Amino acid sequence: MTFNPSIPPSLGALDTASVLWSIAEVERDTGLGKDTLRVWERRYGFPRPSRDALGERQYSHAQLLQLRLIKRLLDMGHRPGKVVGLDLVQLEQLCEQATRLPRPAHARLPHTASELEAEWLLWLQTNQFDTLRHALQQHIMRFGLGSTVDQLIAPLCVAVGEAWLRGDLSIFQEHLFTQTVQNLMREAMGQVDSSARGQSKPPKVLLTTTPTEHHQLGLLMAECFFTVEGCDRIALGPRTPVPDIAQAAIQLGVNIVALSFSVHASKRDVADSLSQLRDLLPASVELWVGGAALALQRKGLPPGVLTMKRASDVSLQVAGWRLRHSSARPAA
Amino acid sequence: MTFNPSIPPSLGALDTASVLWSIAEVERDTGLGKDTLRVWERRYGFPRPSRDALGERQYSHAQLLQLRLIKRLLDMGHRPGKVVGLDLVQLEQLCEQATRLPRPAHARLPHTASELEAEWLLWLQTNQFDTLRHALQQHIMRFGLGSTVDQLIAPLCVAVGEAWLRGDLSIFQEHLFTQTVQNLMREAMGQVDSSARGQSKPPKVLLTTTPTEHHQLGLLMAECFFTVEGCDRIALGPRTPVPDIAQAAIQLGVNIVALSFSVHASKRDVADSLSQLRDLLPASVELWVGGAALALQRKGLPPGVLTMKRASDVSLQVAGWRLRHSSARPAA
DNA sequence: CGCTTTAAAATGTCTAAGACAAACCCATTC
DNA sequence: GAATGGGTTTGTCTTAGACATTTTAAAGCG
Repeated sequence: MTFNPSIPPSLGALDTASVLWSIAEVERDTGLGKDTLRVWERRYGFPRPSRDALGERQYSHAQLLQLRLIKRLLDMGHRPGKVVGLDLVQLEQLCEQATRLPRPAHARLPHTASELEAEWLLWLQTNQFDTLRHALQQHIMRFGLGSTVDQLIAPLCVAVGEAWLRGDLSIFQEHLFTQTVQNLMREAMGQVDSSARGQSKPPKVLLTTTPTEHHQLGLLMAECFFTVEGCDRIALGPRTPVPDIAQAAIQLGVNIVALSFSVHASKRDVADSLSQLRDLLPASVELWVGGAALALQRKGLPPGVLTMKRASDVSLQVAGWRLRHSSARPAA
Repeated sequence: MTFNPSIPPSLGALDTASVLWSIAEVERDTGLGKDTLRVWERRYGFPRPSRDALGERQYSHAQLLQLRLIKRLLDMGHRPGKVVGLDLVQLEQLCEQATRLPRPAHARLPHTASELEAEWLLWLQTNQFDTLRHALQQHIMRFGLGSTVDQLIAPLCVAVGEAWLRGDLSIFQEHLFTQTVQNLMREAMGQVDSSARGQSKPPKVLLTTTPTEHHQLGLLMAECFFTVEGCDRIALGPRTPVPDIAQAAIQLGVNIVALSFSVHASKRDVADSLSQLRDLLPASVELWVGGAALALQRKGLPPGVLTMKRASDVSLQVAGWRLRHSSARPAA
């Protein structure tokens, strides 16, 4: 009788580790298309899943985790050929390396809070979401909604993404963080009095994302700034088909259509959606876009689209819009 | 010189009607998989899109609209073989017929409001969402949140779906309706005081959906009832992978996991997710599911899963849970 | 040295028909 | 009426190849 010392005695670990995943499930979990997974197997030899009795692919849990890692690296700008063939150890090195790199300025916590980042993350790791919520509320009370979104929430989102990449946060903790922050922002926006603020008529803004874009956190952050600037805002929620965005803009008579693209958006998709939408929209309606996907997008954007490098740009642009539209039509 | 009288002179109609759609775009818009679209073409002869220079499918706008209609009919229980081959006229007849059929009791507006349904829909058609919002708020003030969700919001959702099917509402109006209702429910829940209510300790509930299920309206309706019943609730938002749901439930120490499945969920998916989740969860954690998908699901549900036929069942079940858990452990 | 042009490699998505399990319908039986 | 069985329907997975598009690398030139 022999025993295998590589198998730990903890039975609890069997729970998820022994599960096998179909190609459809892997697609859902990672966001990598079925075709892509098959072609990677053919070209790079990874992932090479086992087959069931019918010859259908069965991905192991380890392969799934590795694919998640790869997807994340791809979103950070790496090329498939350089990372798909790599070992798990090498991948983790790459991740660590990426995490160590100094973040761009807009993703850094202000010095008043940056040393506290570890503490904030610890709250998430120990599931103290009420504490997080309360701390964020306090920050809003002290420094205002706009400042909180720009200097605290946005950098925190990046930090959470990195923590997840390192394995310091589980998926449900990321979900719960997102929900907490979303609810907080919605609540805060509800408390901003929208009645007559400022001198000139505020722009009417339509906010949404394209059908491929599920993430609405960036959209909500943008909405916060529009709210602070006293705009009339109409939030369609995520995933509106492009022609319907145009139809809504026309029927509702908005001045600005604001879209958000997260890192997961493919460049082609961004370009296609924007040019199609620009065609369908009247010239008088401005098209503003923002989000992490735009940082990677060097060129290829159609003309007549205003891009925001960071969420707080919204404030500046709204001020610009007001200027243009009060001088263009002085005292109607 | 001849002219074609079948082409209306309005140039504006060209905007969206002349656009051609790739198979990927049709998949996104309709929710019908690429494989399914191709196999329908092979088997039923519809849709038979034109091809571009490369031989790739180009779906016309008319075909897209027809596919949307078919998807809707499928969600209502029709079988593909019976509807995919049909003419557009026949499809519209089927829709009309379905709309005319008396709704099941739980989807009917109470007599106090049913004659007003046309008026409510008119608000949506004329984009008077503030009016809708205000009316709903009034109803909550008068009759309470639970009653409003059960007797007003839920039936309204059905009515909106039907109106969309008839072409009386556009997609963006459905989006905007959804957003309005969601915000309203979130706001109302925020105003319910969660502090010490009732005698026995309330259950701790985890709410989410599986990764295929995008719709969170049903989930929010359920959350409303849990809120009214004074439960501790943790909303993960939509689309949590099944193993992560289990992990969350264990780490957060919840008593109940509540899932919601909309009509769009495939029966296989529902059954798979539930049995997998039931396996991963400790026996002490109850698994409650609800949503339109369950109405169609006659059998095939794994044991140890509690299904709710309608949202208001939550109240009853919570009462039952409290009974079970106060008598089982009398005065801890 | 820097900038544009050009060739080569990399990459995702589409195509085709066939196969098969699971779900479903309907008729038969208890 | 409820359960069983057989035939049909239906979605998804399989294969390998083709090609547009993008990215990288090299070459040319001011």
